[in-house]
Amino acid sequence: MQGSRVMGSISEERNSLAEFRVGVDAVIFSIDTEQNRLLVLLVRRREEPFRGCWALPGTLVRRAESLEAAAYRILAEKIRVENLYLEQLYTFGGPERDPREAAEGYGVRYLSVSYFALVRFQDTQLLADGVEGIAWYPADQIPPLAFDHEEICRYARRRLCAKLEYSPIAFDILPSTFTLGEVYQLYGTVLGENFSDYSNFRARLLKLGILRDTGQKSTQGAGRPATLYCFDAAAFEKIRHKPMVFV
Amino acid sequence: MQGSRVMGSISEERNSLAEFRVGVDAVIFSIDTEQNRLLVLLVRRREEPFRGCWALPGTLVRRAESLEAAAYRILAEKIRVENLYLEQLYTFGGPERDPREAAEGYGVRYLSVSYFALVRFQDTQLLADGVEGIAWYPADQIPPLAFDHEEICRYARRRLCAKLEYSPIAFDILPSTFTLGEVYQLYGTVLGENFSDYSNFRARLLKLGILRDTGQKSTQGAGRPATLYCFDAAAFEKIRHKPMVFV
DNA sequence: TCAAAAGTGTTAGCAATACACCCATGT
DNA sequence: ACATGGGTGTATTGCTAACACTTTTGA
Repeated sequence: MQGSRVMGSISEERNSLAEFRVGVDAVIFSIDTEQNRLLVLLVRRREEPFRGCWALPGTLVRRAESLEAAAYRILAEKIRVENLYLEQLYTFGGPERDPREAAEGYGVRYLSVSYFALVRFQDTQLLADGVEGIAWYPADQIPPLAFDHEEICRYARRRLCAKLEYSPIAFDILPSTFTLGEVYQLYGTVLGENFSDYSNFRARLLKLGILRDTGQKSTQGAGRPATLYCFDAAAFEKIRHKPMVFV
Repeated sequence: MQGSRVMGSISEERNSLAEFRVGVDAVIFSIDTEQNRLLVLLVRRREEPFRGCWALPGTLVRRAESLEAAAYRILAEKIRVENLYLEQLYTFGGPERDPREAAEGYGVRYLSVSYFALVRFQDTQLLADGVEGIAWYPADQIPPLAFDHEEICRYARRRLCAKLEYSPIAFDILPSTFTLGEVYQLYGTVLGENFSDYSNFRARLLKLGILRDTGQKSTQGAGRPATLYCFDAAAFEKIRHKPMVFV
């Protein structure tokens, strides 16, 4: 393949190639540590196909725009947030994943490069996108979605849980200083109540040596004031190649 | 965005969208347990840009062909192999990753959905693709590559090591029955000599309970005959959700 | 009988779990 | 003083790393 033919057959080959529209879809998780809920942002589609159906927020990629930039743009159009974590998830691109393909005689393929994002519900402000539907749904009560978006959601959920266990993404969305209780709540919300004893979680986390005691205390309501920690990026760099467990 | 405009501005918007050519590139690793080498399959480009330069084997996606099918096609065109493992790696799609974009006025974007594959060198036959260049390169002696293929290679290598540690992909490429020594060699070749003591590796692996003793023995040259095991898919299904370590 | 390869056992140290318990603060 | 949340300590259990050892074969 690939250029081993004479000129005539190249255009022949080109006709058999798929033409692509490339979209980026984002699974935006928000963690509500107060109500212990993991939420996903959904929008209601305003055009065919699947008009009126819930779907993941998405967009087509513009000229000179990177895939990641498109993903950030989706976020910026829907929500206002300080800290977030974003990473590419998977590229879904089978034929027949979009009914428009059949309508257009299979000449055009719709490819979705999906991203997953993580924010904190408390730090996030939903930008009312006109009067249309946009809402946070609990991650375990997702309604039927357009296209293969339910599959994408499930995939994102699995990745989120896995990432949280061996990678410090929690500190990307926490404020610059935080208490260990806040970290614990965040993990509990995503992984489920009984993922670990608080005392053991605490010990593991501190032993990693990537949190620095700021000396400050945080007091809210009754109870002993909690120590405020901050993420020590330099210390993390030194051990980033080693396996580590936050569970 | 997304259809909230009147008709006139839709075509205006369409002009600002990128048009995409979607290719699939494959990082095909082969494990040579006899010489303890991890190899990557490279091909020499026969067309501009980067003519004559080494690159990952790749292809453009055809009509009605899934991304994965395209990846399998790349493999089938280059090698003949019994057992293999294949998974999607990452989608590289920034503008300016392909010089053709600039030449064509940034109207067209070249997007690469990359896959990584794993095969065993001993089971693999290279299909001589005409007289042109195609070769196995040791994974730590990769020559300069076209496009961003070096980055893709590095990324694939990291993923391979990670996958090997917590996922049973080794058994996808081993023959249906194998000795524990063969498994150990395979891990040693990828992860480096001193990844683990043989005795401990053995104990961990057997304790997982996903290998079944076939009762048969394998004898080759001097030395005590080795027990032949097979992968117990049913047993694995029961524990696939739990974390497991093969290191 | 010796080398080669397979397979078993033993130990010290470390990490995970499941608790019980002490500390500081608001009401 | 007591409820509330933060923080510490500890005993048990299991796992890991390192290494010594036995078994079965071919030459």
